[in-house]
Amino acid sequence: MTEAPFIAVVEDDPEIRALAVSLLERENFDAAACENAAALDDLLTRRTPDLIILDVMMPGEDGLSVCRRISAQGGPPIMLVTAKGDDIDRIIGLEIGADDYLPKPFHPRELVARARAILRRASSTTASALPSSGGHLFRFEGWSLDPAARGLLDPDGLPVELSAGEFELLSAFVQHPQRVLSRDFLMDWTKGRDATPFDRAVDVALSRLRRKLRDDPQSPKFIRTVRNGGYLFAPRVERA
Amino acid sequence: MTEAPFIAVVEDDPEIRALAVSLLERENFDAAACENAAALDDLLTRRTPDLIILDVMMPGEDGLSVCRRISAQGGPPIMLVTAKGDDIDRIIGLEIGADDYLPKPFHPRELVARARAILRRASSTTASALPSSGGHLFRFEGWSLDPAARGLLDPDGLPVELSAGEFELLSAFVQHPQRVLSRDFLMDWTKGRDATPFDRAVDVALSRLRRKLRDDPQSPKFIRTVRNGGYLFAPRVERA
DNA sequence: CCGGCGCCGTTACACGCCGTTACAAGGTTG
DNA sequence: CAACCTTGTAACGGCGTGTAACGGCGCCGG
Repeated sequence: MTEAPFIAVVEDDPEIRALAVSLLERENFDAAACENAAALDDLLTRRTPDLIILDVMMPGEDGLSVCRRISAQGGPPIMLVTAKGDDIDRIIGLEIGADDYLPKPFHPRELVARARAILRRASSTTASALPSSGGHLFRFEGWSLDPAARGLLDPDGLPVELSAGEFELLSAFVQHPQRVLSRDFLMDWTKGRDATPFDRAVDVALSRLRRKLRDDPQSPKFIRTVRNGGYLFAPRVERA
Repeated sequence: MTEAPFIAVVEDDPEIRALAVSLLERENFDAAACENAAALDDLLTRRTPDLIILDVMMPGEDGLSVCRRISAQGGPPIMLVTAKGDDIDRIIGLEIGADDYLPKPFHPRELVARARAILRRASSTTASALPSSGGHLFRFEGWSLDPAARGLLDPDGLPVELSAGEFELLSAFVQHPQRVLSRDFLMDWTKGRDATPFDRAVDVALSRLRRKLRDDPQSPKFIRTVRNGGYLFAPRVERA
């Protein structure tokens, strides 16, 4: 990455705003917080974000209105964040020029993944002809994981069926390779909740994932156990 | 396509008026906005619409009155738009010559679907009066879905019969590919209503759609199940 | 107005995911 | 070496999902 993409987060709830900013910064984005539409307008006079993440329900000018205004003049891509179940707003949102939307409450990883996807789409002028996906693939040791289509191919190119939990788990690893990921982190990533005491859910899910990756826990090629620490994804991961 | 049907939208609220016009134009109709009955009369001296979409509650002459006047002289078909749940208006509306009735707030898609239905009914030559797929055809894995003609072609170009519900469901997917769509979202999209507890309607509809797409639920190429989340359309979709 | 037909919502049941539990196999500590 | 920890995983069962079957309802042709 040449330079960190700049993302504006427009959200009135201070807690969610701070959460979103910290999530993005943790993933090495450059994030700026705006508490309302006016603050965004002010920011836009000084810098042009690569992406605007916009809450729909806000005091003052609401997100749909801001979205309409900005996309009408060909501004940066916009991701709308809407309260859960507000489907009509969602549909209209896309029709008035938003590039994506995210239902609230959102999973931390969803926010980051979708931001990445939009930025990639916006920056790539080349139409990639990758099989069955809009673009992004994670490759490791001949395997490839398609996060958009939620599919995994083994080194022979044969599809391997992953359950929802296994897919989320593997996603966490390929997006954070060569780092020790604690069980707490993995629990939060895959389920969005904290582990209860004596919770073995991660261990069992991991055991099942290892089997599908044909990884031997005695001498693992992919997922190494770090005693008292968590797990570590050993292969080098390419983003293609 | 012979020529885009011409639709007049009579509605005093500028936001709803703009929304309706933009929805119709997106579907290749030719739409004209009128902010009141007088503007409609003015328009009628110049062009005859194929359909008039008419708000009931308006300052000045109200929609019922306009409807009575126009249908009495055998004018174009009329769709009334009224405040929600106003059954009396509904009955009166249909008795004084309206062809259909749309409760407000309406689903964006519902407006378009009903407009299409009326035009189809009104014109003896069914398909030719509707805007053809000109700009809108969704292709995925060799299949193609024509939203205007409501038809699906398999990779060999053979037509596959879809029921209304199946078509709406597939529409939702091709317009939101590679995104997890919740059952709530799909219910709202296809029926415009909320799911009741233990509602399996979406699951069953989806199962039927999968069969027509010849998609194996055990290792789906098209529609993947995301447990506790919803469904995801995996293929890359092109708009042609 | 009647009867057939097709759509689709409901129901019922089968099946597979995954969280829990239990136990085994190391490792660690004293 | 004993006691205790951590981790791997088989087994079990609750529950979410797939889908066959049934039947109500609306549509359409007599």
